[in-house]
Amino acid sequence: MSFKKETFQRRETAILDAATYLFGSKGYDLMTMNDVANAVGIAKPSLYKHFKSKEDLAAAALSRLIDQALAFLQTLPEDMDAYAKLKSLLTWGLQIRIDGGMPFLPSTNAPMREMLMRNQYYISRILQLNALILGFIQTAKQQKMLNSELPDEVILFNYYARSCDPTLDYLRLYSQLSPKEILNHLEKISFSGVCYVKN
Amino acid sequence: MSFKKETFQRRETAILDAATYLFGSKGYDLMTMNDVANAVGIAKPSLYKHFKSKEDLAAAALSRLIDQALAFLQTLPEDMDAYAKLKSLLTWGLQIRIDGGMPFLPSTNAPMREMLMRNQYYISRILQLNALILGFIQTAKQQKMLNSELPDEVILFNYYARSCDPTLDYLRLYSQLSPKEILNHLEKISFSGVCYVKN
DNA sequence: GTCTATAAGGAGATAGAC
DNA sequence: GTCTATCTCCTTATAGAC
Repeated sequence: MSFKKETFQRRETAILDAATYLFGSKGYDLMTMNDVANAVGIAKPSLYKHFKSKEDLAAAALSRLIDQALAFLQTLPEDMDAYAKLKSLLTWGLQIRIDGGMPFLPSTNAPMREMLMRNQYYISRILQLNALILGFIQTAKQQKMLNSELPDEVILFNYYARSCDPTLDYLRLYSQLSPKEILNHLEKISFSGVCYVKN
Repeated sequence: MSFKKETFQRRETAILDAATYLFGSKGYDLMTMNDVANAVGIAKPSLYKHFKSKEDLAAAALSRLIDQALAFLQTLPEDMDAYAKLKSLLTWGLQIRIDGGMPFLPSTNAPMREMLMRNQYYISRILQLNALILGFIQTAKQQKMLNSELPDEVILFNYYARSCDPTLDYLRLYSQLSPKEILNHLEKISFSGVCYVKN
């Protein structure tokens, strides 16, 4: 009984892992349910015992990622300042992508976005994350670590966009830089830009 | 004779316009040849008299965009400094997207990228643009307008990524900011980041 | 060159045996 | 719950009349 349940859970995790990887590499449209089934090593109809549709599966994979981000924030020390927390979370997200994972918001195109906005669980998670990040942004502004002339929303959406920046993919493909170097450069320009800085 | 030829050309332009718009809004995978044909008001088989495949059509639309970027650079005054040229081109690209156009490199996913890399004309155009931008970057570094500690490639790919930054879409959808304000904020953070700047 | 009609293949989703 | 086999729909691409 309990063993069967656990097997079911482990399979669901495997499905989400596969979907996350395929989602990250091929994108939602090109990721087929056959791909997922083959990657896990099960038949396609079995997928539908876990997720009632492809949309559901994608939303579940993204929701899990956000849950992991929220869990990561929990592990940061209480006394860490807001700006450092923002930097840490970005590093965490970029590291996941370097390791072949999925970007935070692959929803560049409208249909994908609409699909996600129909999923209540996903919305509740993303709103929770938004609230936390907005809090950090406001605190960091007060501490003169972020530019107060920029609206909160601009910094928020820019922050999400940095975590799924295609610059990372291009550098990995077409430059000789090591993953570590890429990570360092991206962190740096995400906050400070590319302009010359006086010493 | 010449009239017929002109009609053909005008139709081809209309096809590229429609493809560009659909490509920008729905993305390559979800844009169907039916969509394009309906948008232009012609039958689907007629499309194939102009472009032998969907891949060809997409590559042609992107190539045209790059040609327009190259043409834009030609219009800039000779004595404009490199940094200002970089800023101008970015503004140009962002303005196109604000007007509902297509991002520069929608090729976040691997299959799309591979498709483009098989198209010789596209490659020749993008290489030409790359060379120009890299030249500007090197000059701007020498003039202490860009951070010399960053490799050229990092600045180059980051530059392309900024022109297709999803932050623009999110701000347009979920903020109250006007297009003009969005444009200004994006230009600013693209070069200078979000950090606090001393006066 | 443009259309109507259709081919060929692959997608998401499901019926029913085990 | 899992599989094999299948349904239905929609895609890209083309054949052939005009």
